[in-house]
Amino acid sequence: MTTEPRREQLLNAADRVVQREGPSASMNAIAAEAGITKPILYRHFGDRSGLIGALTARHTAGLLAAVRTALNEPLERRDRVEHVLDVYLAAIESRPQVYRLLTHPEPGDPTGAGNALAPALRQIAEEITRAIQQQIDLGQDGPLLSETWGRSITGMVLAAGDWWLETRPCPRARMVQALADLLWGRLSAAADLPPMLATTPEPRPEPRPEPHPGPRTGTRTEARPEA
Amino acid sequence: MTTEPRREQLLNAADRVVQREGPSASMNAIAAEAGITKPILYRHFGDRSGLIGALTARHTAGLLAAVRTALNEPLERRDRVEHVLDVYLAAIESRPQVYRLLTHPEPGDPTGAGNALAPALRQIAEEITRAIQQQIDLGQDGPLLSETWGRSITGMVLAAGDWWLETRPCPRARMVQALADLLWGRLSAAADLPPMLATTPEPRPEPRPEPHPGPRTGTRTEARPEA
DNA sequence: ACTGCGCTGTTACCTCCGGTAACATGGCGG
DNA sequence: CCGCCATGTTACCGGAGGTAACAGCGCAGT
Repeated sequence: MTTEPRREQLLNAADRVVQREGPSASMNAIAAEAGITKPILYRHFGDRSGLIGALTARHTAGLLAAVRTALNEPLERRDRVEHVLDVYLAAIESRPQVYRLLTHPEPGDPTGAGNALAPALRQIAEEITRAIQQQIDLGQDGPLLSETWGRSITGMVLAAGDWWLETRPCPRARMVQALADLLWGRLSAAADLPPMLATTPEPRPEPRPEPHPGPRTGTRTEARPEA
Repeated sequence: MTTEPRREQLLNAADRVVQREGPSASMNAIAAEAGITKPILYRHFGDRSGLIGALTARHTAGLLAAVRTALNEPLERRDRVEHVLDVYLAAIESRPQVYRLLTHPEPGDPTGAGNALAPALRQIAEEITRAIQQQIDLGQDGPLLSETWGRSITGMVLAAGDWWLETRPCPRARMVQALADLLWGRLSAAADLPPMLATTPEPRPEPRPEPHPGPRTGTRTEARPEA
């Protein structure tokens, strides 16, 4: 943990070239950016995954801390969730290349197991799991539900965030609302649409579906899973 | 289009070796499995992504059809959602290697844009989007919400499914329940837990930990690399 | 002083990958 | 017999990650 200055310089160079060329930058390119040659990189970081790991660890700390504090903000639950979503989206918006590195790592492992979530995302999932577990009463299924939901929410926000970055369909605040609405059960609360007739040109009067319904959740409390 | 038999044989060989070695199987390995050498593969499929594409297209069809019919099953909405979830989880459970190929493709593009969802998952997301759009009344925000939710739900089920396959924490039916509960707003409906004290058998009231009672913060931008 | 040591750096090489060029077959209709 | 086309081969290229083996530098220590 001693602040090795050379290492930091090399990581800075790697950071620059990753910012510029994306996460698939070659070791040669990184070495060239640092003004040196490959073997030095390998002396310091062992192999490529070591370098990438050290590189991601830096940024992961910031993102993780931001998410964690957002998860513990003393707000109404809905506002807290929105705040977490906003923090994450703001982060990936501010430096897309960096967060693409964090969220979409190289495959890496050979005949091993293919995981879905990158280490940084795994940590975020665990953070969400912990927050759910110590903030929300889910009965005896708490452990399973919180773990499942931690991963699920992470994957959901990951996919949504990537899509949002790719094709900016709306401002960030609206995206936050859309995601929070999904988590708030709006999918189950909304009315049915008459069968058949996909794109009905008939503009039926709608009493304002409440993008941000403050107090009560119109979700139904059914299906307590009791295996 | 025309049922070219050689092509099918080669794809069968590729399928075998992918089943056995995972999605990162080399072209040499596939050629060897087929009893031939590399250039023939390249004659038939152009490049590696062509082969992988043809290989995935086969399986994508089945998975996509299964999901689509599940989405249009004439059931109560909750049961329909559970059915879709169950169909997906059953699919990835039955042949994990194949569906890892579908869901976690190789990086592929260099300096281009890094997408989150593989083609097969993109199609599933679109299917979900379409189903939401023509089954549920979401008012004027319908298009944006359905598109967002399609991607979100896909990413959520992807992450949850991968985690479930990795560490089988529960039977499939329970997993379906956990995911459906999340989509049904149980996260918002559940009761609060007294602050502090995560996994303590005897919950004694205590003052808040308060790591950072931070005021509202927007985006953070710090830690820029320097030479 | 000379030695040993640790860190910096180099050149040159290895293996494996995706991908290609060039050449060698075999069947088959004119 | 001829072309023709699909099949197949060997041999190679460029670039990736990764590894020797060797060369300089600063700086203790007796």
